[in-house]
Amino acid sequence: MDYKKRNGGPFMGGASQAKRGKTGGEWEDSPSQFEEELSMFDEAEMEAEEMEGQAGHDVIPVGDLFSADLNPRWRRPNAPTLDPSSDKLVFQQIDLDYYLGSAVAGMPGQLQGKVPIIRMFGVTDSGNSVCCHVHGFAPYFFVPAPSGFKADYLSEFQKELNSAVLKDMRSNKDNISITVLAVDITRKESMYGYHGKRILDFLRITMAMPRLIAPAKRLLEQGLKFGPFPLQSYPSYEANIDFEIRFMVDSDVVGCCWIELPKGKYRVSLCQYEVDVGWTDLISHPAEGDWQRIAPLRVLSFDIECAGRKGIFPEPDKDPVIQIASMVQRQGETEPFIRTVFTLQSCASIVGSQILCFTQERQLLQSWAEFLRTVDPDIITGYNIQNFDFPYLLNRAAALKVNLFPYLGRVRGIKSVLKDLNFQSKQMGRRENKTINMEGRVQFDLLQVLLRDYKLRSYTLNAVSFHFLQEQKEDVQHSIITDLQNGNEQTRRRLAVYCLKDAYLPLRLLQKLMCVINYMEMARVTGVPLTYLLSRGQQIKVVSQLLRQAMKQDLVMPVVKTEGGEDYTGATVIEPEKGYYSVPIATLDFSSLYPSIMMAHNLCYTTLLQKGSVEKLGWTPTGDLFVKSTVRKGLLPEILENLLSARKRAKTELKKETDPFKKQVLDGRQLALKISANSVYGFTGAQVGKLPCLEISQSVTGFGRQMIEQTKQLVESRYTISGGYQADAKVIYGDTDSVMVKLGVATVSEAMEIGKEAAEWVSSHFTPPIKLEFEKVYYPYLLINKKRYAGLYFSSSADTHDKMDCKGIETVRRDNCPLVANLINTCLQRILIDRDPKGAVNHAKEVISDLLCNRIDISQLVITKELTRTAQEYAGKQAHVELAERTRSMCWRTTFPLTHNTTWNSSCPNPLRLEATSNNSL
DNA sequence: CAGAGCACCTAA
DNA sequence: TGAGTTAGGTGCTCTG
Repeated sequence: MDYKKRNGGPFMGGASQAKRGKTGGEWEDSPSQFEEELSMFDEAEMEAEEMEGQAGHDVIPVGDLFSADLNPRWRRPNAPTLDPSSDKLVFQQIDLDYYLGSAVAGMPGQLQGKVPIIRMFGVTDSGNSVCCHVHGFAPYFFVPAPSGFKADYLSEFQKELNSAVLKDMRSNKDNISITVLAVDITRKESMYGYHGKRILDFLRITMAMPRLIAPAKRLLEQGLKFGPFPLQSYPSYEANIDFEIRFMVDSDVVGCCWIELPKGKYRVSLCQYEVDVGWTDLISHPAEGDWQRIAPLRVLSFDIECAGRKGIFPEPDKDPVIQIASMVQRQGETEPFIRTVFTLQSCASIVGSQILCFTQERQLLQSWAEFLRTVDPDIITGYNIQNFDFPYLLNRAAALKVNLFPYLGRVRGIKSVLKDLNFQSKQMGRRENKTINMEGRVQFDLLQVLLRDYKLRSYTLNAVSFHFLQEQKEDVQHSIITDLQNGNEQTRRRLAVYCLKDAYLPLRLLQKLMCVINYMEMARVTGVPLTYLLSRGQQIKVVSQLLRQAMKQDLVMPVVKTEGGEDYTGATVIEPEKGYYSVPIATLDFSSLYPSIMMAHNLCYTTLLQKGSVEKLGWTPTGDLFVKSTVRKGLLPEILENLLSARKRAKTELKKETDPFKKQVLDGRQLALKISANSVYGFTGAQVGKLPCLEISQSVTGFGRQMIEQTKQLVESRYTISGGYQADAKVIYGDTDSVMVKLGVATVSEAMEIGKEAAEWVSSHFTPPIKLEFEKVYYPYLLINKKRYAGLYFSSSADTHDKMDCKGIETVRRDNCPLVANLINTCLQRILIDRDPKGAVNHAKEVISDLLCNRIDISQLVITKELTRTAQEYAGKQAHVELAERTRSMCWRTTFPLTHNTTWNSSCPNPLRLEATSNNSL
């Protein structure tokens, strides 16, 4: 009856949901906090600068919108004239692609037909945009030369392959006459397997354009006959490398690095630095020292509103776009310098932002596109722009035949087209995405970033803003948007404030989470373009590093056909001694376990001895053989050493650095380095991947299993009563790279002391850089099961705990309703902090009785898919009963160990569970 | 009603 | 045509 009582709020958020009044959908209009914030921008700017002729908060009649006088901030700063014969051009490259074009006279490379041209987009220190066309770089791959091959046969080979490729083409739209540009002999060695540094002759086959690589590779695999050689199949090497990556690796360019074009080596062709350069002339600066800086990139965030029909999700062929809000900020600054709303119909002014009103939707769309091209952002952000705003705008513009709309990139004449893309991985499952090409601009959809990098309970902009910024959206229900639009200029103003905030929040989040900095650092560390980090998986990052390392030793990467096979054995989880521990439990961890194993044992493609090899130079637990680093040091260990030592450097620099901005960059870097090191192992084990090598991955886990076992033995053998210690140490649990040890001491500080000593002593039994570290003490500690435990975490001080640490329990899982998570969290606090298990039980009983007596709002229960589905199947009261029952059983189950915490073990039956599940009469 | 199989999510 | 790994707890459904 009275279950409407709302005693909740957002999970973990407590009652602070609606601090800002404005609860209902009332239309009363006191200025919101956000409006005050907006007006502050205005005041600050009025003080800082003369009125530039921009009427900050006026409603501007559409007319001379794009004149420099009216909107001086929209355009980029004027670009100083450049004299290629005496000036160099330096810019930070932020995006990179290629296109097929005609050769430019004076530039290296093929002269006739279409040639591939790399295009780098970037920004100079003074904020001028650069489009740099790099000429003369052609795609290539390798095949081993057949035995007895001599230079005399090169032209014969080239001719045969060329005609085979031509014959293979179904149509020849581009009228290609030469497909194979060149064939050369080079001395190379396959990186797969150690074969006594057997450097062989390889044919380096250069093709006219990237898309000819795949057919050439296929034809060579199928078999080619040339000269005196019999028909035979040629395995290919590096024929599956993206052209952009190929270029970057070969010219030592990494994502987001600074590029210098020396004087006399480039030519200017168009406005704001559109230049041509030969590929060997550009200088790429490693991201060190001064070259770590970031150019003043323009970041545009936007949001659109549509007038949908009642209860129907807006459809672009029917429902109009009524508002578009945009905010533009320079990377590194704290406030947006452009704040604009384009509205359909009139709209009352908003202090601190510019309102542009249109009577025709077509004109609104057209003008916004023009606005975007004028502002010329390097990065475009927003919330779900990739799958909603951009597709909607493009489809709407198509429906209204606004033909000049879909040109949103930085290259004149290239139409932005919507495409469906299916992205699938074990990690993320199947994900349907849309893509829009926008040459030279990086689309940084904040929703996509959050889905990739953060595990959250809810990904709505409101929930995310609350979680990270303790701030929320302006309060406007979706259902009233159309009514607001059909009202008057005041109601449309309210909508505009809402829309502006939705454009502003992504910008704030981007800043708070340091997305741009962190992603740039990742691009620099791994060497891939920024856009790859959002559109591609983990593998390409390792490939990029592997190729760079391999090139130094003339090693080439084979193309392997990918087929899934048997899984291999992973890590050991030590059988837990379940229970409640009211004594300190020391935790020892191997730091970077898998990377350090690969380094210590020189595990790599290049050091693997193929089965049947006679030499036995060092065994792995799985019976695979790898040569010692004294024979040949592996590429993967080299990559890992570079990553981890760079991380150490970044961390020491971080400690010294005082400038907060540089600190952020360094922190982003050390994080990127850590993640990169950890993904190398996964790459070798990815059976459907670019270069899987299960010998490496299973040896890594094999060593890991041996090590955790040995660690347990060592600790338990040394810390004994007979060895002079207070008690016999016991490893009560361990997972993959850690052991939890009950040392039998009474205080945290004793546990810390012995823990540190034990870690050091155990480390001495392993090959460097393998290292066991003392990490923390849990006191008290509740061990529920494998991968499920909780405890008070001591590491910085022996007197006070840093936090309550929960692993695998309902409190950290997203497939439980908040009620359960909150309940368990409170119970754990009672047990661990108050040391009052009875209090925990009482609390649980209270909550459950509230639940059974319908005293709890049903909406709190509906969170998991299963529960949602059930709620849909049952109606009204019945749904409540069903949900209550399910939640109740979860509560009983998870609270049970808490009630019997000191004596309970897994062999005991669970009387409460029996009671809970058998008692179905509510 | 046990248990296999599956979905989901987490630990490392 | 692109996708990091295995171990493992828990709840639900289906089946003999």
